[in-house]
Amino acid sequence: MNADSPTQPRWQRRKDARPSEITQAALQLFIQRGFAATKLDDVAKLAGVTKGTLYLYFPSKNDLFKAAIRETVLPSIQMAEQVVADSALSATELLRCLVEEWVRLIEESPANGLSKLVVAEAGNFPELAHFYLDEVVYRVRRVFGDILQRGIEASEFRPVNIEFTIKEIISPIILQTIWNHAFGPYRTERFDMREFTRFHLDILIRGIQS
Amino acid sequence: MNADSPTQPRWQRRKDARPSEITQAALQLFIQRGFAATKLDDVAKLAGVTKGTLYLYFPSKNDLFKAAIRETVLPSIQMAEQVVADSALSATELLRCLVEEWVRLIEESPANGLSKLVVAEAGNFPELAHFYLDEVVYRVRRVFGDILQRGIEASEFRPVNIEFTIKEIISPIILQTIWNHAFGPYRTERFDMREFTRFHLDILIRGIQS
DNA sequence: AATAATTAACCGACCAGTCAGTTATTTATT
DNA sequence: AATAAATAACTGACTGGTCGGTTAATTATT
Repeated sequence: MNADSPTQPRWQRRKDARPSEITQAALQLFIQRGFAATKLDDVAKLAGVTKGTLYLYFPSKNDLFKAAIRETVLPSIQMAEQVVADSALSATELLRCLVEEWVRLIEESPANGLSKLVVAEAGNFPELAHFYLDEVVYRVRRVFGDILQRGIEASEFRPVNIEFTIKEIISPIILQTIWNHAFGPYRTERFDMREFTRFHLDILIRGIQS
Repeated sequence: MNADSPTQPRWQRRKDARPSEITQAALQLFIQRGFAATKLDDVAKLAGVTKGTLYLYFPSKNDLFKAAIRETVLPSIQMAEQVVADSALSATELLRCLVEEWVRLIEESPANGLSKLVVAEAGNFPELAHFYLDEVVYRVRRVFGDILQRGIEASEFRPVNIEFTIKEIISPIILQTIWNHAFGPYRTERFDMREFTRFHLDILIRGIQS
């Protein structure tokens, strides 16, 4: 056993810092192993506390999940909404710019496994599915929908079906992130996401422009 | 309680029929609830036996899974390979034809939840991930790669990056099937997959043609 | 009667959530 | 300043339920 040095307490009271430490640890493990497969004991250990402490700050595993998501993705979405509302760029430029920025964000954020996580668990956790649909999916779609609408009105784009085109825009990006998180560990080759994104935008814009 | 009629035995010996009844039941539940979340007791009940019987035919849950996949998807892939090898259509027509046939198959098959299932569980079950990559993913990609190659050589398509274009082709379709299985139960609106597919092919072909 | 297929009771490991107790920190008292 | 009392952050053992896998007993078949 380690005789704990008397000057260093076994733990400290850190009421303010705990919640975000816990949500960050939780998000990391949820993304790494999935929601159902993640044990709260492991989350606690990674956050430097014990499981009991988790329940001081979050009433359930579900709530912990929701808190982690809120803390991580909502700022980015708000920023995107802001950019689209304020920017004076053409729809084409805005689309390019936003998608590329999105990919840049995805590549650097620890949250790039979120799509896969949610898709994988939605079926078994209705509460989480609804939460994600309302707070993330629909809002992101609206952002792209607005850009397309603007582009069509300005005759930059043909009068395409907007719902479908949104899917055309986001599908390759999202599926690739899902893919990376599902099979990444089993493939040696690296994939140049940025180059793929430029390629995707070229094809897509060529396909919808007037 | 029901006093079982003496003429009907409580169960019968059906050594030959059991395996496929069990794999079908397993596949259905795996797709419905995921691999980890599916209880073998439920598989057994759906197959009309008890859990012990499962272990007479399959040594483990993993083996049961692999057997179910093999039995279900390999035939379709072989058929697609055959079509591409034999057809005399132009690359454009072949692409359209194959994708639309693929979607038709997806819509009617009970196995249309397979992408989501595999993506969801791959991270926690390496054995299953490797199996699916080798036997399904790479083979499907090769089919589309061949079509693109042919189209480029015939100057129907620009000399696009083939790896990227394969992803362009399949991403919206696959992501939509994943989506349907992840969030389908929580959305009332129905989604016209066929119409979306036609739309997707229009945009895509417009984007890659010479 | 012998055998093979199937059942059903069982085991052991696992895990979300609980709670009685421990300990760091703050506040009141001298 | 020293100390005692009060507070609340934190721990860790425990519970109830679940589930993959096992096996002794039962039942159909030959």
